[in-house]
Amino acid sequence: MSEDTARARQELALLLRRLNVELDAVGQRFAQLHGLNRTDVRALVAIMDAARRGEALTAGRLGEAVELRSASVTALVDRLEKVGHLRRSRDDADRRRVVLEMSDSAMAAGADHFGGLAQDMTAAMDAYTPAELAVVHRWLEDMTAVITRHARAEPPAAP
Amino acid sequence: MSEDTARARQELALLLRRLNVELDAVGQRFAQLHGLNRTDVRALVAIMDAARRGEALTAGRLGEAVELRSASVTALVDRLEKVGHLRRSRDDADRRRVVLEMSDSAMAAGADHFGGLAQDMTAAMDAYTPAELAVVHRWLEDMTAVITRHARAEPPAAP
DNA sequence: ACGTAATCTCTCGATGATCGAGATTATCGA
DNA sequence: TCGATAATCTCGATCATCGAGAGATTACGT
Repeated sequence: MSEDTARARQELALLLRRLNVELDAVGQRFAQLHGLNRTDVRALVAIMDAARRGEALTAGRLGEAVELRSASVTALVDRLEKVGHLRRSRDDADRRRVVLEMSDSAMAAGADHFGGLAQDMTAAMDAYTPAELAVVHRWLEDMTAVITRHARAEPPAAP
Repeated sequence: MSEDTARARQELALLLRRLNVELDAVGQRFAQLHGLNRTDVRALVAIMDAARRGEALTAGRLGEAVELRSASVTALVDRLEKVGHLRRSRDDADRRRVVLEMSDSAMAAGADHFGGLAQDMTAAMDAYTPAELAVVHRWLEDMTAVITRHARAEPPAAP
């Protein structure tokens, strides 16, 4: 691989990390605007993602998603419920479980903030052909796979 | 814009967020392995980035980078210095300042963890032509610009 | 030069997020 | 029914973060 090729690839990795930092900053800004902390936002995002997939998150699964112990999840849900972003309700099928549902107001606030971002991103993609976007799609999936492998376990890289 | 086009673009945005989550998980894993918390890792990354650009970070600038008040920065630097990841030293040019330097051991640990990731990502890019990578590069820069705008201030989107 | 304002970091006390251990409530299988 | 299992919550302790202000150093105006 030529020097230039290597440099170009490394630059892509750096760009991705920079993008990651800025995306975090967007979440941070949402938190400030609504008087939440970082964890609260991560939790709301996790619940919204689950809702998008059609599942309602339980307290336990939320704890897994944001890597918090059950005691902390209780406190977290207390906070979010107190400010009206969340509702607790017992699962009828398994009454040990507590399912979490976002309030309409929180959903609207999230849609406003992150939806606006998604809209701007979508608009910025006007400058790309479908073929180009397909390349980006493939690249993102490949990179996500690599990153996920590193996130789950120390890579079995050294044989 | 056709339905399919809109969906494809939205899917890219979702992919990007998923990637973001996984990238955070990599940092989380690094933190666990080294007995650090999320903020500590963000701080080390900020210092490493600054070092890459050839600047030495001061305590104040680090606070800006990770969005912490001065009192918290002092505590943060105390923690990292205590475990040997960091050195404080007064700036000779402006003796009010405290410049921060990563220890060799911390630098090595970071290079091992994140460098391994970068290497795997670079390797995964074998499957792309230079032209394709150029498209990805342009897309990442465009998206970063949009995201940065949202991170800095509520977008002046609605005219 | 000199005094004053500005800048940078640190100390202190208070608040709140998180955790570990254990209690509580609900479900399931023998 | 009863014990085992699972999900959630309570309690007390710990630690990260903050606001206010102090101490030290530099920059500026006269």
